[in-house]
Amino acid sequence: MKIDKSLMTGSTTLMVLSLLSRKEMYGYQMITELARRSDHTFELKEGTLYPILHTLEADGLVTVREKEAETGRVRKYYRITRKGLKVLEEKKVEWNTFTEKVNAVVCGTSPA
Amino acid sequence: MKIDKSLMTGSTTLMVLSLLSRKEMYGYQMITELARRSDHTFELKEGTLYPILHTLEADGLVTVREKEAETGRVRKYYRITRKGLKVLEEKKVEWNTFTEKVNAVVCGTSPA
DNA sequence: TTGACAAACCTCGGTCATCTATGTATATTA
DNA sequence: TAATATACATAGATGACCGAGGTTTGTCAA
Repeated sequence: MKIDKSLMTGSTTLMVLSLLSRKEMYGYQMITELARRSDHTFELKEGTLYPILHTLEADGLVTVREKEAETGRVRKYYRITRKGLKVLEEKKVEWNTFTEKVNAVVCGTSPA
Repeated sequence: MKIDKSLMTGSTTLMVLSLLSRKEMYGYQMITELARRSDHTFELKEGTLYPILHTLEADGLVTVREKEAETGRVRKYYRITRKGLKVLEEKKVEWNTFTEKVNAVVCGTSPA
């Protein structure tokens, strides 16, 4: 199913950091991996991801290193930092709170 | 806790329609009701809500009628239409899919 | 009675996240 | 050798939400 893009807003960084918390990855790989893990619900555009990665790096949440692939191509591998892990944990809590509260409103668990 | 506003994007209309699916309400009331039901996680601004209500009306998802309150003030009560209920159901499905897929990525339920 | 405040509505301009479109370069495959 | 996939990048457009301002009406205390 197609998801309204506006829902994505704000959760992209959470997902990117989540991916990186498992292993270092390069940009293009994150896009395909994100699509795979979400059953192609999220098909992040390059124009979205690369600026995000640059921002994360500038904020010290990830580091980059260039590494030559078996193919001979040079890729930029991103690795999450300690600070990045901390931010990730915060964002996870924020995400859980957010969804919980939306569900409270939508499902009407609170009295009328 | 404070939630990053960007997360809100896209879920606001879902929540507004959800509120209206229970009973007709006026704008100001929706703001206080939304805050109450979400434990003040969502404090929707008037500058956000009123334009949304106008759009919903233009799209035929809600209807408006003016009604005098006990206080003597005239309020604009919004009522969800059949079309609005249909859209609401669609948005609920979309919301559930969205959160499910984000969790799949974040919690890593899918193989590495 | 007047001044402050809450209720109730509204709009304009800005911000920020994401997308579209485009560009570059290299490796693979037809 | 031409097309396609890989891999990175940026500039401008879009769109949701907010901030800041404004208006009117009712209530309540000084």
